[in-house]
Amino acid sequence: MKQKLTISIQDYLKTIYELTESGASASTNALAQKMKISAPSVTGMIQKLASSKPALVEYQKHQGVTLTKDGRKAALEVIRHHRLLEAWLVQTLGYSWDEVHEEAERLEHVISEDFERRIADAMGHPTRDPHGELIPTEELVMPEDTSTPLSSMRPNQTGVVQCVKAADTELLRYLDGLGLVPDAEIEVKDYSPFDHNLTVKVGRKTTVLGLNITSKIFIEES
Amino acid sequence: MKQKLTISIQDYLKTIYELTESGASASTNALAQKMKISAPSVTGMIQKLASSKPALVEYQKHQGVTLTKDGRKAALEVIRHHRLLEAWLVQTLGYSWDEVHEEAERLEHVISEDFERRIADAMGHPTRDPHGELIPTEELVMPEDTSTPLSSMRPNQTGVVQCVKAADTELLRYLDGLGLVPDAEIEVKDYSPFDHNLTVKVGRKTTVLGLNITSKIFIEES
DNA sequence: TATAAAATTTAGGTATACCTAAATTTTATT
DNA sequence: AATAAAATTTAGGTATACCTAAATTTTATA
Repeated sequence: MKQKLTISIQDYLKTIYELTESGASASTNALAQKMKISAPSVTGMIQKLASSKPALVEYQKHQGVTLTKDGRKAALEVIRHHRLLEAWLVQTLGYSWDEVHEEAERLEHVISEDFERRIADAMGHPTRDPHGELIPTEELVMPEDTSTPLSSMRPNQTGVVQCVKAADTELLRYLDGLGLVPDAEIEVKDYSPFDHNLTVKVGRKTTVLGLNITSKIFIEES
Repeated sequence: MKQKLTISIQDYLKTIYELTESGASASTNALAQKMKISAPSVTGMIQKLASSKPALVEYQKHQGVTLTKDGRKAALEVIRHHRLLEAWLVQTLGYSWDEVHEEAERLEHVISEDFERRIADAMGHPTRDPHGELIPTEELVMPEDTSTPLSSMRPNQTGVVQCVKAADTELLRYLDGLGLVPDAEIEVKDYSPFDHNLTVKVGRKTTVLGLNITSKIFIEES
């Protein structure tokens, strides 16, 4: 049957998009964990999404899911809403980057296309949200990302923070305190191969960062 | 059991509030009609709302419902959200008064108290929405309404439009064209007792309005 | 390569919020 | 006051989206 894009379905598609960005298919368990839902619930939903017409996901038993073209468009629509909303909450209502996620998470499912257009116009069609994440275009195309994770950089390499992929309030506040925000210039000073710690100079300050953090920060190398 | 205020429940409470403003209790049928839901569905829900702890409505079989103190607070919260959102969509995103209703109808259920506070602050705590409807205070008190329906006015009486109680896009556009918007000065010129038509002067223009319209326009008499 | 562990699916069940058809109660009319 | 009409409720059913327990399949390891 033709699928109505319920809030729940929108959340699945968005999460599948995020889990499959790397190229691999999204496993039932990974989805269950990320969405805080039981694995059987996920199986049920992906079966439904796979057999809807048009199908929103590609699914083979025990092999995980990927998005179909239709599913990807729907996912990008939700992601565009989310990121535009985050930008707009920061720009017009004084939210800080660690406060916007939850609010956008609820609003993304209920705003109209008209609303989307109006806030995009009002902001001059931004390309990135407050965390530096790329905003899918109006035509639902995700711009190409040329950044590399900080975790893969080594001493003497330099660059500019492009994006911080995190939703956790505490972490974002911590990074904000360090000046590790989009547009910050950084230089890798040292690398510890056993624990993967990086010593990074941000502005005048120098900090040691673990993999848990460096894997979430993306850099435009220079 | 303690009630989670689902979107559906919020809609019931809001509608019951509106239907009981006049003092009378809200009938099952009136609720069903206004909410575009079957009467049995309404019966089921009001039974649930009446037996929740704390009860949100007062209900006696076949006698209709009224809100309890708790129910009224919850209703006013939703109404405050709705009206603040309408004001804010008009003020910051250039919506016109006939476009805001639907959007606010969906957003009202998902914004946080923080969001509510931020938009109220940003607008300087408005007391009325774009239709002139009173906005419940932060403490969830509905300000007193001193206006009278245009339908009850008679020739030679004058006043200022305070509020237009309508959601219908077509009607609102029509009234906008006539200049029948909040703050417009009006004077009743003629009254036709059989069809209840009123001849009303708005600014320079004079129009004949039927009861269907005059009962929805509220005037501060002068 | 057998087998244990992990991942996934199936089976069966819950709560929410709707529905239609039928029964009941209230109200209005003769 | 009887009865017809209208309003309301009860009974029984649907779809969505979740759940736990058990069965199955895949994968990893000895």
